[in-house]
Amino acid sequence: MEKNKIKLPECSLHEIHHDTVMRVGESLPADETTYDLSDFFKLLGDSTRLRILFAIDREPLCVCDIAETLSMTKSAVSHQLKVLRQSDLVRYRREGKNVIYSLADDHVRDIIEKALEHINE
Amino acid sequence: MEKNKIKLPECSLHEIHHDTVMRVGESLPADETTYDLSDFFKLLGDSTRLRILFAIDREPLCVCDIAETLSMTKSAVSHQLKVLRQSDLVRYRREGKNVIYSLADDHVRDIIEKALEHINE
DNA sequence: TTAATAGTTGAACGGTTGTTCAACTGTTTG
DNA sequence: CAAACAGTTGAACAACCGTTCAACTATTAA
Repeated sequence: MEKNKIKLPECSLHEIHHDTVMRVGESLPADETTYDLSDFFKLLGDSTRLRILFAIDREPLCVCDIAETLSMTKSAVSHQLKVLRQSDLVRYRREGKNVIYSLADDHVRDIIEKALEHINE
Repeated sequence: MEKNKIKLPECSLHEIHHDTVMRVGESLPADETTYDLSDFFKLLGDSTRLRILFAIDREPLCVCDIAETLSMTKSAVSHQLKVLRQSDLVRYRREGKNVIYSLADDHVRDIIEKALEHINE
């Protein structure tokens, strides 16, 4: 059973480790940077969004064609496109009844390329 | 109200679009590749895991020091380290009572670097 | 062996998130 | 105008996921 005791920060009595903690702590990126970074990776961390990005990377596509290419409903695709729009990962323009989506950025292509190299060892 | 009717795949009657869908569909990466890729990005899509990676990128650290650096419990850190271990993103070795974690891969550093460039416009 | 420290683990809880459903807006055509 | 097609949206639901908690293992020192 757990004893009733005040919980001190662990390792707090180890002077050597404490220096390490200080040194490493100061060299970490700002919290906001880390959050922005993880938010960005979260966008790519969904297979549906990745497949959308792959598809419109080949050529600009309307929502309808993306949906059919991926065997998904327009609604599901549209929800994801909204997320990608709000993060400026895709561009869009209206053409008559259609809304055409395309990749907004070359960086994203590069990052995906690098990641593909990684998972292929 | 919704009408009762058979739902056909949308855009199915548009021959021009159908060609597009065929062409793009064939050029997409294999499903398994996409899943592996999204799984990889999922790993980076969490600020805790990113901060762990940043920390042990500076220098190899024991779990205790990581926990204190990030102001988290050892348990929470250990759970995330397990995920990173299972994905071969970190290495570890035991040193007496401590288990020292370090970055396993240079690719990851590169990808994070690229992503940082991206979010900084 | 016992106590203390370091680390791991499984279950559970709560928040997040992707898809579905139904309804809506916007555009073109008859 | 109305009908048809393209796309968007909010609510709801289920599945997923990160942290906490309590207990456990492992190593070292007394």
